[in-house]
Amino acid sequence: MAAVEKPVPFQPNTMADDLQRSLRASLFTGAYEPGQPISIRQIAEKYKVSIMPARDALRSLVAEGVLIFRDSRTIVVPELDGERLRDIRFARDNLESELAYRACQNMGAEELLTLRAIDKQLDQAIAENDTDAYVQGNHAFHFYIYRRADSAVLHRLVETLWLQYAPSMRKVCAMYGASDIKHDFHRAATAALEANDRNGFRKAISDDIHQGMDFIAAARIPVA
Amino acid sequence: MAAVEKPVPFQPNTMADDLQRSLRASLFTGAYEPGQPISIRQIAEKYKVSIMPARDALRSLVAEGVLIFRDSRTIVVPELDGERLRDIRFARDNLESELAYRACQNMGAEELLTLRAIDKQLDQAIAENDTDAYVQGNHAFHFYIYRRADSAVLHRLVETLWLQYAPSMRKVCAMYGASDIKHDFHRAATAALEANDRNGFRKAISDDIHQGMDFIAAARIPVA
DNA sequence: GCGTTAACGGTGTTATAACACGAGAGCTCT
DNA sequence: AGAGCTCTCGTGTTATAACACCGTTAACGC
Repeated sequence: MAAVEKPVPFQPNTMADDLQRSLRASLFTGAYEPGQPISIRQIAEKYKVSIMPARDALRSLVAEGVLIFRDSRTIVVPELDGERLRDIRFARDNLESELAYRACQNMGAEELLTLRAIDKQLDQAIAENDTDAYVQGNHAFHFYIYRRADSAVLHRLVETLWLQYAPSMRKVCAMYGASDIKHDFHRAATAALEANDRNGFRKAISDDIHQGMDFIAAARIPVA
Repeated sequence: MAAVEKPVPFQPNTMADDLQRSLRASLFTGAYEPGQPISIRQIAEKYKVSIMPARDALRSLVAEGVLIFRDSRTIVVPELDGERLRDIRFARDNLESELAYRACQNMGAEELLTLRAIDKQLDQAIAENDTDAYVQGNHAFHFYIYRRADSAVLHRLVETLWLQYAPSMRKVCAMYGASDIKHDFHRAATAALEANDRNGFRKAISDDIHQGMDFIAAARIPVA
């Protein structure tokens, strides 16, 4: 269609950026717990880099709001209170359902197959009560869609939001077991996609988000 | 009312953070132009700090998406293409109108007076065609409201969005002159506030956002 | 005149050491 | 035993120098 070459924004490839990408992946899958301190020198040692790249990576995540300073010299992964959870839920709903809606027109039969394949792995993860696989698959499902909305700004905002709640989500899943999770809304989404029902697709994604966030919110009470 | 002490999240007070706050203020008022390169050492010299704090401040802004790498060794303030502008417009509309709606219940007679005072300064800025004063006043008007929504997450997202479009906004205002700008929607907002019409208030803010964004979009064509 | 090449200057990055600060352990003195 | 002190260790920050990279410019040779 559009033969216009989209100028890919420059991606730095420094040690710090590699490390940051690695840390993001770890945070997505919940390798770090809410409240857990993360020290520059420990990260540096663990990833076999010098202090500077480690510091850069962590400071970037702090700037994004993914990590926070608890006091002047301790970086921690944030815990979510009710207020933050409510805000993230609202922002996710608004931004992600729009991404889903926009992505629709860029998704055909091939993409539908891929989504169903991811969903199949999710079924298996739930059946085997494999929290890691579930969290990872859920992430794959959503961002496979969002990536196709061609919306760099919204995509970035959404990624920041995910990184903020992912650790808590992972914790809750591990507590209650992945087997308690339904993901009927994924099926509703793929069904809507197949029927070319953009609004239905958007609605399904929105429902899925609400379910996920409420899952955390419900669990948060006994936790706190 | 609520006697609960809200634990203020820790605010670092390092040189780098001071500098970053200073840079944010400069970006808000459009002291830097879209496309303009910003070098670490130049900033360091200008603000009489060493390279490290300057680097930290700039890297934080890059992490936030407020500045970007044009290539492996040049940081620039980003230019907005149509796609990014559309995204920012959408996100602003959704997030800021919600902030406005929530802020309503925390705004009484005193806040109304303050808003009207800011608006009066805006009138004067427009009359005198003072771009600086206009941009600054507009920022003051909106964030005086948003601050009262008590929503750290959304507030942060919105600030990031403002920093991304502010340089372009400033440029367009300077091109066409602030006197071309109407801000009738501010009056509609204060009127709705006075009438205790939360939905009207939200609508007015939303209209104001659309007007502002469309102002940039319209000007962007001849610019590009 | 034109093309090639070498050197300079400027960029962000990385490494290392010194710094300031605070929490905690262990010791001393009462 | 308990209170108070000191010392140590670990934290993020800052400074400085060395590094790799690249665009520009100037000089050189054809």
